[in-house]
Amino acid sequence: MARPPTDARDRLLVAAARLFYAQGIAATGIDEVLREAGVAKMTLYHHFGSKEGLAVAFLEWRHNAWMTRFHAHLEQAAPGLVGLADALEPWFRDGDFRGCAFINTVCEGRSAPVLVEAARRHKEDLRMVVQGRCPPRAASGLADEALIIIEGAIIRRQMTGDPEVIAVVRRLLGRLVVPS
Amino acid sequence: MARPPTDARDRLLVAAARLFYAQGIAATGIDEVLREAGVAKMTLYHHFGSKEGLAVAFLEWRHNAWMTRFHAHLEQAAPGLVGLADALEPWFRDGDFRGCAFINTVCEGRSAPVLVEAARRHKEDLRMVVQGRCPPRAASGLADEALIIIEGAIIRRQMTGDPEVIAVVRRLLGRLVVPS
DNA sequence: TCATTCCTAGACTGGTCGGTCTGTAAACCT
DNA sequence: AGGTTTACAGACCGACCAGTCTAGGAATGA
Repeated sequence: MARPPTDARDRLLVAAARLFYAQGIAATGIDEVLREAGVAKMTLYHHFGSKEGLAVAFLEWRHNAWMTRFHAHLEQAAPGLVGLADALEPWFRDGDFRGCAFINTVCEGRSAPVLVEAARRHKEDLRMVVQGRCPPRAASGLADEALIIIEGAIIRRQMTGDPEVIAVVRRLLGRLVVPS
Repeated sequence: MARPPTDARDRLLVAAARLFYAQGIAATGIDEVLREAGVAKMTLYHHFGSKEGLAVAFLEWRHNAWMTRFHAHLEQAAPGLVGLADALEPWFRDGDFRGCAFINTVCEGRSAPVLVEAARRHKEDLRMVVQGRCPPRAASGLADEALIIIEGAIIRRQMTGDPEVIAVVRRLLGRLVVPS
């Protein structure tokens, strides 16, 4: 039989990335991932040890992919905190958008502690990015304000499906840097 | 045998309210609810028809309980949008706080459509409350801005556990009503 | 050519899931 | 007292879960 083009491990990760994001980690069975990846069960356990291991790998991959894309869009975005809205916008336009995988993992409840920690790390890294776009001598709380707005935008977009959320976020972020 | 003090249906709803909120609906098995309620399985199916029926009843109960409490705190809160932070604060202090049950239900993934609709209705009702605290001739987008801040606050509080989130929210909401 | 490595196919285990069924005991209402 | 309602306990069902095991096929490299 001809070998599939990509490595079995890669195919597993790609299938897990899609299914875990679309349906949640707990709600997705291993057999479904295996079927979509076209991979034998033993191969999964050889590479990742357990479903939890696969989930950890998924969150790591998702963190890197999301951050890379976010940084790429940030480079062409408006300067300052408003640029965050510009970088969020293409993500919000994704056809398969279902919010933030890390928020979803925490909201799922009963997620393994190692997954919750990965989610927290992701949000800390995001905080660093936001911090980096604050004016040099801005109050330390400025980044926290922007983060609240970003998380709120994600949730609103996910729950209402309203594409106009991004315009509201741009307004909010644009007003942050010029306080009274 | 002496009848338990409360009705079986009430005990079921109380147990479901605690467990579904603390662990998520999908992650909570029926047997666990039955054990905590001290109720036979057939009684659950007699009153609610299915786990989904119990979940719907839970979300309805939660909506009413949350709204009642929120309105009660709003009456003693500062006027205007800042008051929303005052009303959020006691909720954020709850020892068993695990975010918004409706957000969590949507984030869970694979939730029954009827549950997602209940979540959307809850957020629409919340929007009405926020709208009611906006200045009479405020732009229609003002409520959307406040909602983004509220949802973001809930998520930040849930994910970081930081109790200081409420102070940032109060700052953000306080600045909303006096735009440039 | 032969051994090693990676992978596949699929049966299998023990446990949990939502949901059904039987049978019985207690309380309530005439 | 007798019938009805309500809830009890617990066995049971098929489906699905994560994870294990066996056996063998296909490519690689000495």
